Amino acid sequence: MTNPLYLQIVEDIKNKISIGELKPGDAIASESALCKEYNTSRMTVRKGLAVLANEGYIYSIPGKGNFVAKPELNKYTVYYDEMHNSINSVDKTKLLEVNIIIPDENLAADLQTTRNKNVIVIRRLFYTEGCPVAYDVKYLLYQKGMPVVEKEIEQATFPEMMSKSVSLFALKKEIVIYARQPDEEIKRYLNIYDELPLLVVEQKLYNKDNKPVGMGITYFRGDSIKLQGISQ
Amino acid sequence: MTNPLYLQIVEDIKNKISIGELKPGDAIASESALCKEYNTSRMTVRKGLAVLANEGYIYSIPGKGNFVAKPELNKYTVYYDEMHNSINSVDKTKLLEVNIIIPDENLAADLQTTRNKNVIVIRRLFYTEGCPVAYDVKYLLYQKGMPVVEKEIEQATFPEMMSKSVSLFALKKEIVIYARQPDEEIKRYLNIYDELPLLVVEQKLYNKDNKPVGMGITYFRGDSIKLQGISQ
DNA sequence: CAGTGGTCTAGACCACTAA
DNA sequence: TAGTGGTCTAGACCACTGG
Repeated sequence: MTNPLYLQIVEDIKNKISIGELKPGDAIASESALCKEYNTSRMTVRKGLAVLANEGYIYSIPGKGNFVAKPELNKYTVYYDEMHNSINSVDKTKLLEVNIIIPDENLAADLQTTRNKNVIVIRRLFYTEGCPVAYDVKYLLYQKGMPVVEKEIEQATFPEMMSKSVSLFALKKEIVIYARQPDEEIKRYLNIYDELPLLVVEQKLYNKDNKPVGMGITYFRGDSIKLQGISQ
Repeated sequence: MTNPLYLQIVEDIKNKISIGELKPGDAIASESALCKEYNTSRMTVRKGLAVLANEGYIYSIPGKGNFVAKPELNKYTVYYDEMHNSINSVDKTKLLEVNIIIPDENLAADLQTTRNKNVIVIRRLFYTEGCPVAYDVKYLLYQKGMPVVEKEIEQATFPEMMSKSVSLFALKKEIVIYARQPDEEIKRYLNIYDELPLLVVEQKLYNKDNKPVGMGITYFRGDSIKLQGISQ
């Protein structure tokens, strides 16, 4: 089970970077030099370099050469799903409201729409083992094929709600995460009697033209959620 | 400025996926079929398919074909740096403690080390415009070349502290994010007099053999941090 | 100008899958 | 067995950077 040649090139160069023989900004041996070094064709060398570029180890400047990149020290991948996180999983939801409304000025501005377009509001409570763990509000720009049947809404995550009207491949998403003290209404919803903070996650969804198609806020009891991220 | 042929193939197939002509699980035309369709060579077709695979649109099964993937609806990219976030930036730090200690049992277990190995503790306060915004504690497994000069420590982010002893390319990182009520000590550090929650970020760093080399916790005033994430 | 990376060709052999 | 994707070759032409 010997590695293909292009992966040996990848490992060799990764190793040179790891031990510091190649440092960020340094030029890598040219493609023709690597062809000679590994006694192989240029396409094989380039396949290896493509892997390194995809993994963020190198970048190329046409006419100049390939160079070692600076590692992205601050980049993390987070999997966020309002129903599931590393310490908790929602097993029941309660639909508080489904309505079609005329957006107020702030909402219309956030959704980059006008006040004569309809917006669907969905408010839900999430439960784990009978206890409320999160309060969830979503606003969807009304489009044909939107879910209006309660059964479809109750268990759906935000992207799933959009699946009838927007291709999920084209969907762009943003989240904002912060901590906040609950107001009285949310304290009632989440059975908070003492001072328990909320973890708040705002979500915004955009179609492939970068037009907003929905936004949502989920207020988690602080003791019911931990978000995890990993590098690379 | 006409696109190279392989990118036209990429756009065509992306479009077929976006409009639903190709759905997750569907097979894509075989490479030889695409060669005929675009009147090109197989390597050009494969270059296009490689781009689509890298971007998560398709996957291949040797001997069977290329297939449309399911989009990763829950995946976000977050840039986290204890000194900078979307609503705040640290402009001053205060070093509370730098020490070499013998780890207690819990810490030794977290760092997968034994109690006879030394650990560096660094405790800092972060300030913005004169106000404390975060309290930061880090534990580093002691290694040669570790920073012990205060100047080096004060302004460094966690990965930067490791740069003398570990290749930053090989560094694996994990973060855990949650909300918590501050205890009395942290309230004093962060000038919290009323009920302001904390956003807590735990960081763990591993070397390329997945051995822990450091861990840290940063307690942010809830009004001084928002973390942002975007899809792909 | 020589050297670099970007694109592309028309073949080849292999391992794997399915009929 | 025929078809699939995975690897690889030995060329080619292009646009770009630098001396």
